[in-house]
Amino acid sequence: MRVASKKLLDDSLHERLATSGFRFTAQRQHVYSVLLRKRDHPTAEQVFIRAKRHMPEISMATVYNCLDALVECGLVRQVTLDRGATHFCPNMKEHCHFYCDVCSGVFDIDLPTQTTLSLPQGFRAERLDLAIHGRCPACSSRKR
Amino acid sequence: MRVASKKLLDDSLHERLATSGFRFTAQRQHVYSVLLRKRDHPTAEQVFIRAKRHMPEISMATVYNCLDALVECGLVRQVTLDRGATHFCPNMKEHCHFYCDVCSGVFDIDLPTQTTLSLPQGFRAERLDLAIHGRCPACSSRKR
DNA sequence: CTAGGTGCAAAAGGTTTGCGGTTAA
DNA sequence: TTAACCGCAAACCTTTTGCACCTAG
Repeated sequence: MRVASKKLLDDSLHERLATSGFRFTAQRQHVYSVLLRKRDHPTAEQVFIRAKRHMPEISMATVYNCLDALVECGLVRQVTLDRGATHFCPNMKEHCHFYCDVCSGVFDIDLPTQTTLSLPQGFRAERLDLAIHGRCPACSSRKR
Repeated sequence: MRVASKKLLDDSLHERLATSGFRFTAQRQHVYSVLLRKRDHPTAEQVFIRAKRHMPEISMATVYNCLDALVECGLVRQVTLDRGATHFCPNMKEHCHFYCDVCSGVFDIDLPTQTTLSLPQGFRAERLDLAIHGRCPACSSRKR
């Protein structure tokens, strides 16, 4: 990544955080960059491990704090698929997640749905989470 | 509930369990009846508390075992909406869940979606989970 | 008869909290 | 300057596991 584009990203991150009343910190910048680098729906612990490579002193509590701030200001989606750990996804395009019941892999799926859902009176929807459970290509081809 | 209809329910539960290779036990019967009695998406702990009223010696491990068996044999849906505890829902009609970000309430919503989603090659979908996050009627009318 | 289920208690896994020191705005 | 944030460690909550006993099939 070139310096100029990195600076732009940081400026935009700074602004997003500020808009939601958060401070711009090195930890939040780094956690966000970790998410952008490898978009594989890591758990908080996986983010922690990756973040520590370039920021060895970062703590788990801070990772949660950063992830929560990023979710709050609309840069990251929180994805809860089963009883296990929460996953985090920096892809904010409208899409859904495929969860493989066999290998627990998570995949982004572009959804073709026209989501014109009509909610009963009084409900105010803020976002949709469509999760598809099943078997991913690799696990489909393996014997069951 | 009349005895005849209860017997029918038990027979059907017995058959469903057997089909998936599970035994019919008093605990599974009771846990299922607890879920059917009050369809409010209880967590495992809430099921545990309710189940203990008529079966004081039941354990948490057994509640999880029973819930898992019921999920496995297609009588109960597992609903993971946030970082908190998993919810359980005995409504197997196609529907989605509304999760109130304010009060954490869970509501069944009849979904009008025609879900003709086209998955990429190789993915085999087994079920869909559509969760809508937002504010429920009560929390919408309260001030933010 | 015996594989599978139960209750108990302890362990594991994931997330949150309290606190003293640090820093962005 | 100071409210927000950080790192650390302990606490907390949810779920799983190991084991001795029991029971449905």
